[in-house]
Amino acid sequence: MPRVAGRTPEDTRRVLLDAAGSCIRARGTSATLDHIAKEAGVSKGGLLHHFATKDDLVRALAQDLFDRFRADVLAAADLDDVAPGRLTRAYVRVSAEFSHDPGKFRDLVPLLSHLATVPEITELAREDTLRWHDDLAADGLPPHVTALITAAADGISAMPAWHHHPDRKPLTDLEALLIGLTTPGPAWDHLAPPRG
Amino acid sequence: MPRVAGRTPEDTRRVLLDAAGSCIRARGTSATLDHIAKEAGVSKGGLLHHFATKDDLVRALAQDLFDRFRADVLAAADLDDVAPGRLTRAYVRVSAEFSHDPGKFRDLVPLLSHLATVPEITELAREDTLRWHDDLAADGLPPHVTALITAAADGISAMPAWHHHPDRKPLTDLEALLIGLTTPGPAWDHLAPPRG
DNA sequence: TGTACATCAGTGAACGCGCGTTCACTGATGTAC
DNA sequence: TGTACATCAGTGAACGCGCGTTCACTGATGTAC
Repeated sequence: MPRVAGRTPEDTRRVLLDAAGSCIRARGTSATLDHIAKEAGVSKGGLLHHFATKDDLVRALAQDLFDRFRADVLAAADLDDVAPGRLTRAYVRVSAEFSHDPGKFRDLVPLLSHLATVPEITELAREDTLRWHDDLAADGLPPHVTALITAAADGISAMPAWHHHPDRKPLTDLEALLIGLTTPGPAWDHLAPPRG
Repeated sequence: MPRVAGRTPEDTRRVLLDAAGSCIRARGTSATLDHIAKEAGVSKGGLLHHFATKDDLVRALAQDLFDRFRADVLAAADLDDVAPGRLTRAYVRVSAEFSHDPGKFRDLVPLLSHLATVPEITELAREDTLRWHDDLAADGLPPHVTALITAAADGISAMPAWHHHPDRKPLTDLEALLIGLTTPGPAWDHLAPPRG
């Protein structure tokens, strides 16, 4: 049955990417094209029509995750918020969301970078991180403050223990602390390195 | 040739684990038992004599990584240092080492947790993180300070961009800032959440 | 508005090889006497 | 100290199946006339 009614090729592609994400999240490395195709409700041949190779699929998924994270952060940036640290605050909020929503997709990246036989994805991740580095550096906060906040945000979204943890208070407290750190105050001076 | 001269079975096991680590680091998911055995200079059958199954090997490697990280931190804890925050300082230092030494082994954990078909490794990681949580909470620092520092340390060791980055100054600055944060001072008060 | 046609999204069977696992066997090491 | 034996670290060939990839084919969709 070619081209299922009411679904454009682009829709199918989207469905396939989503299926790939949830499949890899659930089964890890052992996720196969069969699994992904089945979850998407498409034949394996159909999958391979959109992504010529498994590496292709994984690479596209990685790019999609980066794009969606960036879009999430931009969407989380409050429009009324024009003070310095606007982007940093959004970055913190979205990072914290990830630990609320276990395995949303940030934790997929290291996996993906190895799932692909080609080293291309690691390169993709590197470029994305460097871009964040530049964007956040231009957010108007002192460098040492930006470094501290973003490192902590990355730690939050990377730490697996936050997931499934019954008590979310420490996490939301930390989030509030980081958000608070983005507004000028005496803390900034006290955080400066000894001779800096 | 059974039992190569001058090498005990334990030695062989150690060699196999090291080979598995470097192999998985280099080839990611596509690391096979053949590769690992060859790198260790042992036949595939020999490998499987020590680790009955690939999952067995991966699980043992994960446990080994956790153990060595913990040992590294304990070794980094200065003996003369008896002030509160002693363990936290060591944790920060070892975490920073990881980003100096690209792919030492911390970045292997998320990969491993998926390499194994069994979910057992994720559980292993969870337990290890919870144990760190307890240990660090008992280190004598205010909870919000501990949370901030350890999140940032985790972020440092997780962030792939630190690797291969030519300029290490921001990293060592952040490390110094975190170390400085472990000693009591006005920063602690300024970091406290608004109504906390 | 109908008809003819090219396109291309999607199917499903078949292939083939890579990789984990099994197994019969070897011979050095450690121990009992 | 030497001898006999059990143990077990390690070998290497063979198996078999899971999985990525290929390929010949189908039939809706969009377009030209």
